[in-house]
Amino acid sequence: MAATDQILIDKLRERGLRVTSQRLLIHRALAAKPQHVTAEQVLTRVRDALPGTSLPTVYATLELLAQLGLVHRVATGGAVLFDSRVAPHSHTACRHCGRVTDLDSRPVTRDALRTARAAGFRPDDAQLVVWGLCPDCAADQTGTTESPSRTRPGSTTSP
Amino acid sequence: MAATDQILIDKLRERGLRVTSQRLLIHRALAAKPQHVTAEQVLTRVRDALPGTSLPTVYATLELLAQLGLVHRVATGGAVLFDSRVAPHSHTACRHCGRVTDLDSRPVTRDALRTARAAGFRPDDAQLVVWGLCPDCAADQTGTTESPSRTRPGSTTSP
DNA sequence: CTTTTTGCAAATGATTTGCATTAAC
DNA sequence: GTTAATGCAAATCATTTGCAAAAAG
Repeated sequence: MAATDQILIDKLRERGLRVTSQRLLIHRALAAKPQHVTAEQVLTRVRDALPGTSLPTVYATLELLAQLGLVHRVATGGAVLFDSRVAPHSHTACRHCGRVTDLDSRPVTRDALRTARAAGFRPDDAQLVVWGLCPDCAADQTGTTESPSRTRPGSTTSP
Repeated sequence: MAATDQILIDKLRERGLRVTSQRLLIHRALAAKPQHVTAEQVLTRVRDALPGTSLPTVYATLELLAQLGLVHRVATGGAVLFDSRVAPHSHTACRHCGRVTDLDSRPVTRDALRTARAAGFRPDDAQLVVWGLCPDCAADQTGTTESPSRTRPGSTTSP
């Protein structure tokens, strides 16, 4: 894991910030694989390795990682999701099960950034969220009249 | 105001729902002009005309209007913003002052919807949020080292 | 009159804050 | 040794829920 650790360590030292085990573990929990996780989910993962870690620390660290440009926030309406994929990209969000998935449409966000810049805006990120029914829930919905068994965010990723 | 009222009235009657003054006023507060407002801001406006209106009613009604397709939710991380412009479109959000502004980039969301559909997703809305500094705050930032006097959402609109 | 909608109070969920203790440097 | 980071408890903010009273059809 030293590979991704080093990036964080360098950025922390650059700014005179301290390298702590919480910061390393929280960063690892996200950097491991592309995913969309809530602060609560990050806490669960980190606690395996470092019991006693607290939610305020997770929030503070995610905020720090965001400032360092190592994670992005994805606002979908409920809890904020944190994404280790930092290049501007898009997501789908299912109204039924809540699942958030990556969607590749790079030129899309690229155009939006250009348009914003033309309007005098100084953009640093662009997030496109497409709302609707994911393939699974769209299939279920055929004929059935079930009540929306709304699930919390989860985290799947597909390019 | 009968013009926009009628649209709501028809939709309510179609579904056997009741036409109440709260529903009319909340709808008017949004339909008047394109804007991005929080539930709290809607309440403030509605209370001028109908004191005693409550926040739970505002939330319930905004949810209803969203289901009727008369408003859209815009998730920017903090309080959800409600937008009477229902055609898929984009927004800029300022990291400094929090201001949310319309941004026209129709082909952008159109492409995203197509891409999502191709992936088996059944989309009903697409929201693109471009984050960064608005023209005003970008100008202020030149040289000055002020603390981010973070303001709550506001509501400006520019095509 | 019947049923939906409202308002109120209280609950919930996400995130932040204050402060004493602990760990980096 | 200093100072920044952490953990805990409590506060805050946005939103939802339960239930009795008011209003629409």
